[in-house]
Amino acid sequence: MNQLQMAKQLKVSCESCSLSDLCLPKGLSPFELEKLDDYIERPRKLEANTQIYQPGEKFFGIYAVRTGGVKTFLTKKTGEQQILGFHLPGEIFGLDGLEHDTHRCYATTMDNTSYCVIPFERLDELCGELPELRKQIYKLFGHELNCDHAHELLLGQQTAHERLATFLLSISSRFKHRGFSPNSFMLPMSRHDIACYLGIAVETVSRLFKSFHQQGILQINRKQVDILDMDQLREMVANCEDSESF
Amino acid sequence: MNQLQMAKQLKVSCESCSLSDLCLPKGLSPFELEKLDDYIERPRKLEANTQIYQPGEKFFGIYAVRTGGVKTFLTKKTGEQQILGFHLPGEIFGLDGLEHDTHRCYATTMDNTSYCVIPFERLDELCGELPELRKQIYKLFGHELNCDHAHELLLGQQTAHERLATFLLSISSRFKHRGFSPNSFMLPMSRHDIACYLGIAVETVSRLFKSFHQQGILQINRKQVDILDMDQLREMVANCEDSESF
DNA sequence: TTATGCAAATGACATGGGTCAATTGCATAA
DNA sequence: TTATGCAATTGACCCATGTCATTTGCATAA
Repeated sequence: MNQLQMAKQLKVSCESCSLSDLCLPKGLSPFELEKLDDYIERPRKLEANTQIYQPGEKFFGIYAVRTGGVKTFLTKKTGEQQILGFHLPGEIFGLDGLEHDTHRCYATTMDNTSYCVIPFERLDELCGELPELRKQIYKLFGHELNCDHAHELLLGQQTAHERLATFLLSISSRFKHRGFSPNSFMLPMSRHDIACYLGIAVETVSRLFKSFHQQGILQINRKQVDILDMDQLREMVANCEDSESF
Repeated sequence: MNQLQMAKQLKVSCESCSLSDLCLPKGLSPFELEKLDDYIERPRKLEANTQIYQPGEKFFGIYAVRTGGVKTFLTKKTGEQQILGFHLPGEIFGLDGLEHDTHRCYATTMDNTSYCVIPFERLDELCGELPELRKQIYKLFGHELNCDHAHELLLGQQTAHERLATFLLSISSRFKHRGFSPNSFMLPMSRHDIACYLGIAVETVSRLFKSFHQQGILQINRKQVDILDMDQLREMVANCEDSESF
């Protein structure tokens, strides 16, 4: 096998990626997909708890998670984190770098993780030629924004148990969206990270899981969650946000 | 004066707008500006506490505030609001409509307000031809995202007095950015709205203003704020977010 | 000038969830 | 198999804020 063949072999292909209809390429024509494909490097692999980028680092492109999971977060000078989002396979992150061409938050793996990087300059050039790709990008931006808005509602107005219920419903529907069971799954993040995302203490997360279990809403064993009563979970979330944020 | 002349007279011009270097057109060439100008309708005027859009409404374009002020917010089924952002002259809003082509939150004036609407389809067409305009749009999106992230940090990790201090510094620097005094200004929103943005009770806002006054940090008389000790205010905000979010 | 109404301030009290300090339960290594 | 270490759980206590009720202070209209 010569080098050219090998390069072709190694090259990642969005078309062949099992996540393509979840990730950015969703809805692009084969022609557009091929053009985009040319610019995407082969996936990178990192082990758990490894930093991908941090504030001040040059913005290079949009990140797409293939396997594992990533958290993005800000920190106070005193060290406390606020997790902004969890990014599961098929989901993207990195847009915090758009405003100043440097990242504004941290991104860290939560597990052994592989991801693609879509160079933003290349993507932008393509956007000049492909109106459909532009639309796709706008939807992506809009989605990120709406997710953040839902998170603000959660952090500002919901009680601790509403927060945990909202969180579980979100994770559940994202697993479902990927074709997995919405009722039985492994949480990809620690109790600490859940607490930090929800703006409550780790101890409160523990107590709430126990309370949910006692109410017959779910089974929980470490990271394994089995939702027994999805409706009761939904009833706990009494806000008007259409659950379309995923 | 014939109709054509009148139409020209009435047409708003970004070039002549005193806010042009704060708003979307910032950094565009005269040629680009003129193309954009053609699509922007003359400003609309609304009185205080009037709804501009609500969830489910068709997304038409990006809104730019000229005078007055606008708040965007989500609500829980039980009625509680969470204010997502305050939008002052020169600032934009409306991107919550990008994901689904319909808005996802409410937008309401806080005062007598005039604003421009930039039709998104027209803007997108121009983006196909003008790489610089695309860059501008990305920065705009990135900015919105970073503002939301800072808000999430505030709601999730800051104490009540850190929240109010952060809020005052943000408003102050936005007034400064517009060429007004950063030390003496009128708050464009009610105590209720401040509380709702910060995720605390109205009473807490009152007590904090009193406490800040007693510490010699500021003078406050209804909506008139005079910051006496900006440094002390800054010291209260002990988080690592670069204050560049504005 | 006085009446009316709403925003803001103030005081008294209650509590959700934070903090601190052990304890328990895996998972990995020796 | 036992030791080690970290994540998760649990219990006891407490405090920053929320909630409720009342008062104060403007601004507008009669």
